[in-house]
Amino acid sequence: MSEMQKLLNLKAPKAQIRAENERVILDAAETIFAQHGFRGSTMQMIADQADLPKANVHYYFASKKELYRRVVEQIFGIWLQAADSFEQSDNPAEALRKYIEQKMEISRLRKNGSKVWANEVMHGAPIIQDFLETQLTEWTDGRIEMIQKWIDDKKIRPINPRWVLYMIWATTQHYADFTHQVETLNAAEPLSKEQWDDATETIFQIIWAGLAPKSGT
Amino acid sequence: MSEMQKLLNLKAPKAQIRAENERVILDAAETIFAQHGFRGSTMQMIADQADLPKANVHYYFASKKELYRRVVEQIFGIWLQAADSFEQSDNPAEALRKYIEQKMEISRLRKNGSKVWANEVMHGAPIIQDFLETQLTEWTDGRIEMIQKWIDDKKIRPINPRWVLYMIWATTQHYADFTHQVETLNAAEPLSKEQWDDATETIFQIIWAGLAPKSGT
DNA sequence: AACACAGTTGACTAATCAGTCAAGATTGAT
DNA sequence: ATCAATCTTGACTGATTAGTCAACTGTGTT
Repeated sequence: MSEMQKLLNLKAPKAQIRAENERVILDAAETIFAQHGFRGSTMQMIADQADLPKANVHYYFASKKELYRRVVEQIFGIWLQAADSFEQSDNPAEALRKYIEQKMEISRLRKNGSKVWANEVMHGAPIIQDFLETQLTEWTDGRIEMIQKWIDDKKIRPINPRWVLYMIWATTQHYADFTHQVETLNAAEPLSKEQWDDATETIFQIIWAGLAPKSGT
Repeated sequence: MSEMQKLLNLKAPKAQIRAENERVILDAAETIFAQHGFRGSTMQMIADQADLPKANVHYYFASKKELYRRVVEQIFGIWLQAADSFEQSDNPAEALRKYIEQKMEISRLRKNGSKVWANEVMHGAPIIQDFLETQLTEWTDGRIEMIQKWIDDKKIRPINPRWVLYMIWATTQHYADFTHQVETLNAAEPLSKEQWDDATETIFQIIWAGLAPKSGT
């Protein structure tokens, strides 16, 4: 490595090649897996998408399963990141708004990831069952406790928090997983930024109106 | 055909064999396609599920694609059936309640069908794009008009009807498509009848509270 | 009994695809 | 210049699988 590169704090070119190629392949794989599912995707398709020979893909990822697992793990990381926005406020309306906005943002910008995740869960989560049982269960239980506290404090109406969480997940992910249906029903056009914002606001309005304590009491 | 059979109005045994085997194969195919997706399912798996030799499955359905198309068409029929329950009342609360109950019932009893549908749409609806463009579009536009009328009549709050419809679809289908996740978060147990009813009621309560005109006005 | 027709089935084939391999190219250090 | 390590790639292989086929069985009609 040259002194110049050391001074500029660049990674060693060798390591850079590996990092860059892994990134390119993971992106390509996410796109292909989202479009065709695990079995419907071929290493050749992923290689073409990444603009690399197939043997080169196998040089970086030993097997199709390993590559798939890496894609799914990356997505779960993003999912958990959104989860954090739930922490940031003690005010139910604010916490919910932030969480819904965050999840809609992921649906808008990471459609493919969301689809791969949905596919994986729909087929019984053969690869990421351990994540569901540990991290997802813990996170969910924690959030349910938190919402229950809001109920106890009379900040929101008494209602089973679990179904509310599922409602938020389902509604926001719908815009990623069912993009094709949503766009077909939008005259074959992608939703505009205004439509995304409007949908986000509507989701929040309905859920919050459904949770807010009745004005009279 | 015997006189007795004619009197009892039974189908000719030959035709009965065909009808029965097609039904058995379609049921088996729905289960297998739901679990593994189109590419992940093999004709051998479907044959085993139907307890028939693979060549026999090909005797009734010329190709895997044809069999898949028949499965998806059947599901869309059920989807449209649920849609009818929206017609039955002029009262928004009643109409919505019935529709939500109907869709939840489908999610509970026809999980596999719902999963196949979700898979198909998620992968760009290669087989049923024409249904989306014609029947689904018409139905959706009609329903949006109807909800808009409720808004004009001040029966519900002004809100974009499209996002409300998507919210209902997403939330109810979630319980079928993400059954595995829901059950993992329910101590690996299927939801009880009481839990289904409670979830259904919660969904209706939230959406209706979100739509009902503010009590003060 | 004899016939036509529907249904059944094991064995086969051609195509596809994940994964391997060995030969060669590139890179950076000394 | 030389060397070792990493990276690149076309060609290959074994396993899987949709779909075919020809021989066979069962059923109802005359």
